[in-house]
Amino acid sequence: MTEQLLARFEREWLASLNDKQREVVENLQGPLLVLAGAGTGKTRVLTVRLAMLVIEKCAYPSQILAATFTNKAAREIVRRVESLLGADAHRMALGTFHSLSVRLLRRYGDAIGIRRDFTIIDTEDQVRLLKEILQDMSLVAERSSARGLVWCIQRWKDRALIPNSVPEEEAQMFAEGRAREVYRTYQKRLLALGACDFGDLILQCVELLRENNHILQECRERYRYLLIDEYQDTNIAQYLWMRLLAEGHKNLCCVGDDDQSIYGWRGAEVGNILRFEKDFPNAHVVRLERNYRSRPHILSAAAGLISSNKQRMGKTLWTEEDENASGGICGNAQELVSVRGFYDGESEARFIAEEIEALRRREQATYGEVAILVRTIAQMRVFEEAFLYHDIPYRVVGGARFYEREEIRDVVAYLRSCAQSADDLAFARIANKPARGIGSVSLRKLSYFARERGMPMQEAVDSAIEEGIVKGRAANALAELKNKLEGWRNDIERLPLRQLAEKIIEQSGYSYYWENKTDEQSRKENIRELFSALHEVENLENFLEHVALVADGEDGSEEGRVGVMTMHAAKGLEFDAVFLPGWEEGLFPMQRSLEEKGEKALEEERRLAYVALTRARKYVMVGHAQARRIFGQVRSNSPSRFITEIPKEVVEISDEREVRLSIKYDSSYQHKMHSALSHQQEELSSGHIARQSVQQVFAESRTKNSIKRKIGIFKAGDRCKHGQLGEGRVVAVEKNSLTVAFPNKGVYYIDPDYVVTID
DNA sequence: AGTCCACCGTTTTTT
DNA sequence: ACGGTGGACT
Repeated sequence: MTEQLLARFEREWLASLNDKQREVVENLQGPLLVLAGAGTGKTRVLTVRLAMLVIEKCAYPSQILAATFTNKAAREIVRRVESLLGADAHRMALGTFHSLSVRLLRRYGDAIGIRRDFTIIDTEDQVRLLKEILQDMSLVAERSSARGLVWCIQRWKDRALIPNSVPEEEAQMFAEGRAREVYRTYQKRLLALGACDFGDLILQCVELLRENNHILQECRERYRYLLIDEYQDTNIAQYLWMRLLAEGHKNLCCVGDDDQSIYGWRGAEVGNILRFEKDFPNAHVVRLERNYRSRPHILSAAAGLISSNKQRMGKTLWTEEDENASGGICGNAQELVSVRGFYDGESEARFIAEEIEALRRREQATYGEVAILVRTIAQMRVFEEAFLYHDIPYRVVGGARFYEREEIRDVVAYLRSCAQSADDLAFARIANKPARGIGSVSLRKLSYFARERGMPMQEAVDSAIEEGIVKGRAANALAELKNKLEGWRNDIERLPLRQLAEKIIEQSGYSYYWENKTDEQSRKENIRELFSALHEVENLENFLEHVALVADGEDGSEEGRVGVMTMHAAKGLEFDAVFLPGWEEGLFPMQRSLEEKGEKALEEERRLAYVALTRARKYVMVGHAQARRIFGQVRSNSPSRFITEIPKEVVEISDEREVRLSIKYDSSYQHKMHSALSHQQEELSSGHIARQSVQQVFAESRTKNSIKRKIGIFKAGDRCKHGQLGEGRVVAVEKNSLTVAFPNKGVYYIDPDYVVTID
């Protein structure tokens, strides 16, 4: 650490922090809880703190541990620490809870019977495994009950409950009262398979640290300063994980915002924030309340809304007048949140598309600074269609994942079968893919036999054949496959990863499998993409870990496009202009969550609304549609109660419909709106339909149908346009989909709804 | 072993 | 409305 750097540190980084922020950076010893409201510069403070620990020589970088929830957040922090400290950033233990846990388990896991080369299974594998178990126990083994149990076991693991500690009444509620038994069997099978699910990564770490004092001591010695990001999202298991490591030195800094807790449904415990001060009694608490992101009207809207929540620690965001107002979009002149009503989801999407263009024209807004935040993924489709029609470039954040595609999972399963012979799940997946005469019956026989012997299927092949469990063609095919797998396994050390993978795909006949199917260009393309990713990884183990833990493939290449994403996916992001469609009772707040958990869920939905509003710097529009197609049926909804919870002083109401334009925004807005809507509903049903709405409905069904019908007029060689991918050429036409080649972007398998012909 | 049809569910989603 | 899926059927 040079004098120069130190001086620069003082001058630039510290000077740029406000008093509260500096308090975070200067209280390096002991427990510290930072309540950081939206847009209060959390990440910056947090990275400066990490740098400070090194500069003040509290610890070597390698003695600092920082846990985040997403890879994206981890990457961002590494990037920013790197800009402060350089290469030292990479010596810190900085990653997601899960990746840090994998590290610990690989190193110490054998103390609790977890093999060093354990594989990480995803939900699909979990479901398969549970179906098998349910079947063995003669319970209803359909997909939905298996999925229900996956969910249930995950929630138990979130609460750090091992089979024996699941409360009896909960165990009674599932699997005909035998849920505990199912869970226990499931864990046994995972152990035998040498596998962990996501919940295990945390839970097993907790068990490991609880039961092995020397390991615990070693870890505490090793990680002297801990930092936890998005603390409000931690579940109980993660809390215990963190507390185990922090007890002793107590150098623990947690950063979170109770108002942004939106993951309760997957086990997050806001209560962990209150628990912190109880478990670490002398904890220093800092509140960051000065907002550097949003204009005052947006802050007021968000603050007013969230004040309806009863369960809060209470923070008030504030901003200096005009502080967050410089440059770019000025929104409407009055600086108000615009609330608009529409006939239906389609006209809402159309309006937003036009409004985006207007913002561009009027305010020189760029596409990349605009986002559409929706409650459910289903709402995104209508925007894709509207943007396609209006030629607006967009990107869907968090859509179908690369590693979840069939062909990718297959190739990965081949690699898993090689890397770890005990991985029956992977073996079962590839055993008859391509078809080599190993039918489901033979495979099941082998599976039972292997389990009786307590050995992995691969290893059981020989004796199963000797004992005549499997015979004939299936036996030969199994023996051959097993030999091939052994051969490839010997190559793991010898060949570069990519060559190994190519060899496997070639010799197994898998590449021929897709070759053989016509019009599966994109499959092969995806496999090629996977192979190129293999270049960047050191070894097979790391690669498999990457596949399991890092779901997203995309990075920065998608800039300059309107973002379309769920409100959940938007957390941590910010945009100049944010459109929030679909604020209707039933959809947002969502009916189902209210039914399940009542008031608690309503408050979580409200926090989601708060998160959504606070993503915006300068402009927010909230939309609600009178009618919306949900599950194929047109449903009529009233405006969301959240709309009425936004202080009326910062709202500008307008309605795109010819309905009661005289409605003024006041406390009875919702009531009036509702009666206006039901009045129109009557008109609709009695045949006196407003002219405009009829035209709209027909116009829309026409465009929809014409797009639908287009599958018939596409033919190979046609030029076409896609909303995200731009112009391309049709390679092949199938029943319901097109294969389209986009120059420099690859070959994609595409739903014709998202493509229009050009010329 | 592959194809067809009826049925089901369809919030949010990271790891 | 729609796609995925599981079971029955060919």
